[in-house]
Formats: sequence, C-alpha cells, structure tokens
Amino acid sequence: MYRIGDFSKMSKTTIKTLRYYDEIGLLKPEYVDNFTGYRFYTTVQLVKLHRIKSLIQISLSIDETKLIMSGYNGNNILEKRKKELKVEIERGTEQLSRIEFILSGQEEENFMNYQTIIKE
Amino acid sequence: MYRIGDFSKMSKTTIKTLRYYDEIGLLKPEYVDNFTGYRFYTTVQLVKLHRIKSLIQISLSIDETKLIMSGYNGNNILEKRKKELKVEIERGTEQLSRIEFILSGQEEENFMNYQTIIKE
DNA sequence: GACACTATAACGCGGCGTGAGCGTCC
DNA sequence: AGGACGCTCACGCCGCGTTATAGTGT
Repeated sequence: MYRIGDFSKMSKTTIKTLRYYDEIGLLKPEYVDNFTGYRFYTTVQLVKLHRIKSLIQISLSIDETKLIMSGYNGNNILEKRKKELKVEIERGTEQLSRIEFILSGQEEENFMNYQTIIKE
Repeated sequence: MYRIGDFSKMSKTTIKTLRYYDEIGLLKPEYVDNFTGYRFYTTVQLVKLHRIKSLIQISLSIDETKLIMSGYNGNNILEKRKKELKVEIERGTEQLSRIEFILSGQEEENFMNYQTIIKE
C-alpha cells in the first residue's frame, strides 16, 4: 500500500490529478482511511493508471476514458476520435498554410499595414 | 448606426460574442447609450470585426488578437503560432497512427480484452 | 517540536453558451 | 399592450493547477 505521494512518483502523475481521478471516479484508491482521509494505492491501480494514461494520451475525454475503463467496447469511441483527429489535422494544416501565406507578404491587406489601412 | 441584433446578423457573429468582445476591450461599439446601455455599431466596427475573425480563425488567442489589432507587429506572433501549429499537427498525426494501430488489433493488450486481462 | 506529508474547499483558466430576470422599442 | 429586442449578472464547460488553511506521521 502506497500513500499518494509515493504513488504519484511511481506513476509520474501529479497528486492533484490523482485526487481528481478519485473525485470523478476514474481511478479510486484501493483503500481510504476513514479517520484521516488518506488514500492508499496498490500495484493494481498502477496498472490501471498506466492504461488510463495511454487513453488520455490519444486525447480521449475523461468520460470516454471512463467508459472504456469500465469495460465498454472502445472501437466506436476510437473510430469517433479518429474522425475528429483527421478534421483537426486538416484544420491545422489549413491554418498553417494560411499563416505562411500571410508571412510571405502576399496578402493584400497584410497585418503590419492594417492600422494604416483602417485610418485611410 | 446598427443595434447589436442587426450587427450580429450582418457580421455573422453571435450577440454574446459581441458583448464579450466589448467587455474585454477587443471590439468596442461606436457608441453606447448612457441611459439604456444599448450598444451601437457602424461599418467601421464591421471591418475591424472581419479582421478579428480572420485572426481568430487561425486560432490566435484573444490577447494575441488584441495585440495585433492595436497595431503591434504580428510577425512574431504568427511565427510563434506557426511553431505551435506544427507541434499540434505532429501530435495529431502520432495520435492518429496510434489509434489506427490499436484498431488494427495489433496491440498485445488490446482495448476490448482489457477487463479480461485485469481479472487474470 | 519541527518538518514533510496529507486533507478539503474554493478559485482560475479560455472563449464564449446558456439561462434568469429584468428594462426598452415600436 | 404585447412581442421582439436589449441589458446585466452568474453559472457551466474541461482537466486539472494553484493557493489557502488545517490536520497527520515520524
């Protein structure tokens, strides 16, 4: 049984995050002392947390992560996230080329001269 | 002089957003009635808002947008945003291939069998 | 008794959306 | 006088980070 500080170091997760995961029911400690409120964790939670972090890492939401962790079939969620990611990447790429276009100075009303334009 | 509702339609911006931009000082109405508090806009604000929206569209923050709108040279900001975008796109691409890998079922501890694995 | 560790509670973030509960215009 | 329009609070979102304040372990 590890106290939250040690468990935090072992799992490279902040104490705040651990308390938050407890609060929202994503990862409950093995045992909580009734009197002091101290949380105690075991290697079981360490394995679970590892899985949680890999889900969070692909930017799944807390709710989606909870669903998958509770045994829900993750395929639909992953497919959904895949579509979102494609959209995000596309949007990012568009924004990037837009910025590069502006920086190349090809824009008629470019950013540096904006105030001048407005005053005219 | 347009009231906020008309200006909202003309600019395709929600009233809430217009009020928010006023509050934070990004886009102040031309005139505000002292008694009623009604906001009044003109075509000057319409042009400014158009510029603001193009900045917001490349995901600049409100503060960055304010800076540029107040005449600050936008090049540094755009360069910064460009770097951020590259990182975001790279991260997205990594996440995407990670998800595709998982969905292809090549992962040892795959998501559907997770509960089974834990129980063992 | 000192000092590290833990606890809860409450607020902050960004960019608005979503009501609630009013006054104003025509 | 009724309905469309406007106003100002104030809370919600998401995933925690950040104080503030107080109890616990050694």
